[in-house]
Amino acid sequence: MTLFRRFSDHIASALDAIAARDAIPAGLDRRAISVEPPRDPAHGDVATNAAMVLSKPAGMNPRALAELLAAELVSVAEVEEASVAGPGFINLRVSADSWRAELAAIHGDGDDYGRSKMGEDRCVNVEYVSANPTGPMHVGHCRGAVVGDALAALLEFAGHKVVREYYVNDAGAQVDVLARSVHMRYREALGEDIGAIPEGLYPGDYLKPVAARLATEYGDRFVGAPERAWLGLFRAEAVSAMLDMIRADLAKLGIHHDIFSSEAELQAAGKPDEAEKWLREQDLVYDGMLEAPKGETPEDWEAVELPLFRSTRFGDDQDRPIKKSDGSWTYFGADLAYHFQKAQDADELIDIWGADHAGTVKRIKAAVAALTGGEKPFDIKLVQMVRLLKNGEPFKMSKRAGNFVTLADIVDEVGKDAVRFTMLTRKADAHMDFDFAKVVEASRDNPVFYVQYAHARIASLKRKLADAGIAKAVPDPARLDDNELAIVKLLAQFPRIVESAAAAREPHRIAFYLGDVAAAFHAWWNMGNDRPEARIIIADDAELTATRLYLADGIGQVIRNGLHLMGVEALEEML
RNA sequence: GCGCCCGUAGCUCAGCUGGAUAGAGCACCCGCCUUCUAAGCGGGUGGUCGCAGGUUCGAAUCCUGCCGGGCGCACCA
Repeated sequence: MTLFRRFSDHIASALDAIAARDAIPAGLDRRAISVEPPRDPAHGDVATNAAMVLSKPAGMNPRALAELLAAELVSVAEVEEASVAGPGFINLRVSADSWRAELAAIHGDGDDYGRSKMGEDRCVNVEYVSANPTGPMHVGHCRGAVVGDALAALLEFAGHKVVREYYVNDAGAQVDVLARSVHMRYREALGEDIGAIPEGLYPGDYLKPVAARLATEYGDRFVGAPERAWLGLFRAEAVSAMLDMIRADLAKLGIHHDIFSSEAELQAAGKPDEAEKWLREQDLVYDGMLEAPKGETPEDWEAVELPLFRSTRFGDDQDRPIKKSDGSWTYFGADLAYHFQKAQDADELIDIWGADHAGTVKRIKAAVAALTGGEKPFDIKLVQMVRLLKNGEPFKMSKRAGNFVTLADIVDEVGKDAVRFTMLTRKADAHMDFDFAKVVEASRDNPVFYVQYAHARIASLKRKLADAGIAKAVPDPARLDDNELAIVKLLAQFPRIVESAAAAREPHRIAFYLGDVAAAFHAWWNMGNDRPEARIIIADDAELTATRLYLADGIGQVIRNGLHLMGVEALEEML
């Protein structure tokens, strides 16, 4: 068990002991209790607000309760000192042996250091990317893809079962447009001069290979044929080809989904009908007049009667149609059934959406709440826009004629690791600038480089030691000095960081933490510049060298574990 | 007009779901290379946490109202 988790237990036991002699009521809600390092290290190693949080329900003055708790805690073997400070904080000083034991735990747990049982094997479905299968992925999809993938890994590490899911919108009008676009390319492939691609169709060259394949396979039999003769076939072939392309793009980023769910199959299986029937029974769907949109009313607006979902009951501005006037499902109508289906198999749902879809959050949350009786936790994480820059100058993107920046372009340009790490250096709901020049810069202010450089230096140490032929010695953690123990204290935060990042669904916290770890390592390393005796490798003291290497290895392990969660490779040397 | 997100040092951003004296990097100033990688490190300058109220032991964090920026407001996806 890691140190901070153990201290949570110490505090719980102390509270039990106090409750057992009726000094405080039993059964108080302890969830608000925090166990964390104080901001100022001079205050100690571990601080808790337990007394302040419990003072009101316990009917006690916070400082008096803190004194009681401190008196209990001081008898814990690994607590050297317990003091009450400020309005009722309890500051604990932890024995050096405990920190040394934590370093041993890092080595012992290895790649599992920081892994948590917090999720209790609850199954979380994370839906991310879900880009429309009408073309290659572009930069706009990139951030959501990385955030979703890192969040999935983080939740898994925190003890959840995770399903990574991609919803394929292969049923709307846009995939018919795709099929028609492919049909033009198909005629082109058969030698016809098709001229410019008409407005409203997809112009990209990426449709040529599918079209060529169809031309080879079916010859000219669909050239003059009515649309109904080929639309279904072309649509299926095109979607399948687009998905292959998207999967290849995602693979470049190291992303692999467990499930690709088809909207068309969902509809064919009658899922939206089932949902509608049930919702009508609950009087949550009714036939009603759709109000005009709130902004500028379109000129061709006319009120029509449609089946509406009562999302206003759940805080939405207006009720939302689930079917169009031609009887087909709206995106929302199918999406509602889709979420219902996901909710059958998972304990919790998370969607990662682009911020441009923020306007539809309320209705789908309303739908899930209605369909699951509010029982199923459902979180939508909105990922803000990314602005592309090159050397600080906005990078103009034109949507015309395939002239947009694709995800593959970016990965080819700066590499998977730089893309992934950089996308996680900002919290998801903040806007982000992505500067092509900066994310590959080898300098202190590029966190990707900075963290990998720390890991590479540690690897280089080990190589150096092997080359120098310094005798292997057994490390003696008692020889770690205060400064080195301070690094261990930072490493010991990792399990806490994992849990809090997972609970908040904020994978960026891992990136910032790794930046702190790397900084601590670089500072330690550089001490050898000023004081030769502070170097990690001390040629005539094999034991001290082994001890410091033991610490360095522990640092490397935590960096590796963190990078792994981010899907970023830990480099052995910089190139 | 309405909804959502953001507003923290000159710039780019953290701030661990309400905790102690608000932190990093860059920029600027001063130091450290016959070295385990100086692609780095140490020190210094720099704040009305957009504004005004409210909630309580305690607010950058929660609530309300303004101000400023972004996104969205179809039977599209």
